[in-house]
Amino acid sequence: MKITPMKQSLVLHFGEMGSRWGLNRTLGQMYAVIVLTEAPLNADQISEALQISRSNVSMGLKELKSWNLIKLHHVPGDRKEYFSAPSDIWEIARTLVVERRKRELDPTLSTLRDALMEQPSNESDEYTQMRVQQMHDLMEMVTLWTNEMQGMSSEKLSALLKLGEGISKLLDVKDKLLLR
Amino acid sequence: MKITPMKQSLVLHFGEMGSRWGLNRTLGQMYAVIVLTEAPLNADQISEALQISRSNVSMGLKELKSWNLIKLHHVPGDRKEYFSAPSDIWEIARTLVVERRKRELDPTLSTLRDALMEQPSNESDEYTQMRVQQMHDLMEMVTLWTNEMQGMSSEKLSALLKLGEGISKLLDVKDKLLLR
DNA sequence: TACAATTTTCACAAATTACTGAAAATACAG
DNA sequence: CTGTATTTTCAGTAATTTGTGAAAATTGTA
Repeated sequence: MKITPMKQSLVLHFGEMGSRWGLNRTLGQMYAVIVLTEAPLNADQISEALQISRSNVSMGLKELKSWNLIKLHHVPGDRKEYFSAPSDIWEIARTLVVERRKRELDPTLSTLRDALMEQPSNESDEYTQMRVQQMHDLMEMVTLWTNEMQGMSSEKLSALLKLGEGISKLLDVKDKLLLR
Repeated sequence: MKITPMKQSLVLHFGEMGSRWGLNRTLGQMYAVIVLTEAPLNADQISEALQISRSNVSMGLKELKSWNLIKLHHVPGDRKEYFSAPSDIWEIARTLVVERRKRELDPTLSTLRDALMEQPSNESDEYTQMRVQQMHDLMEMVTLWTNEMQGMSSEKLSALLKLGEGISKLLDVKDKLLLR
């Protein structure tokens, strides 16, 4: 499968960014080509488009599956598997946020909780625990938010983000206007 | 500088997480020990606490500076430089969000804009551009939000996060009640 | 300015992570 | 069940990233 120059340059960029996004170069490229292509692709097509080995594609797909980022298709009369990305970009964003939270926050939250259970043996540990508590509380709030995000429709999510600076004003008047 | 077992295990954990957070192991460990210690530390203390070379500490500090994550102190009569983290955990969070955005979103936003300027040469590129537009719009909204975050006090930020599920309700009544 | 303390840089080494081809496993049509 | 298409696994290698010590640069004091 050949790829247009426009797609090519986007794919290269997403490859470079991939590593900054907790994925890696190949994964970034793979997801880019899948997201930017309308028709579902099979592993051989991806392998050819990105000039990487078939086995590398297989491993990459496995990881994209673990991120819940791809949909699986079957074409009648064809034994190959085809992959596509959700057509709703908000769904992709939601998934990304949740999966990153799982990987970046959840394990830490658990470690922080463990540290809070311990008995501080001296003053220095008391300070440490205080900071741990602060981090814990903050991360827990973020977790609540990402959970909230999961339940929101794309429309609502979009409306929320569009608020932009409005969110600050909205917060100011919140107490006056609602929620008892 | 020796380190208590509690701090030790936290430092090790943050080291492991560091790589998932766009930093790396050493940077994660370094920042952990700085955040969890009340008194500002000098490079030698960090080097000893983490059992890493002095030069590695120097490079790590350089990077933490580029993230705006540390404050610099001077102790009278001592030529060494001392480092600490902001005492307000929300300030740390704000900084992290903004710096990650700079690294993870800004370059992509610019690439997406470039792609949107191009003339699609065929149907496939038209689809690609449509997706690029969606991604661009989403990322731009996120950027607006992170900017908004920068201007918010820690109290306000905390209130916003505490909203949790309330945010959804708040959005529902917003249209009815205010902000024309 | 000279000197010692401290920090930074950088070439190389060590460690980690990613990629490949070959072989094994799986899926499925006849 | 057999044979073939397809996918997955995995050991070895390649590429990348990270860490070190020695040397250079910088800082501040006398």
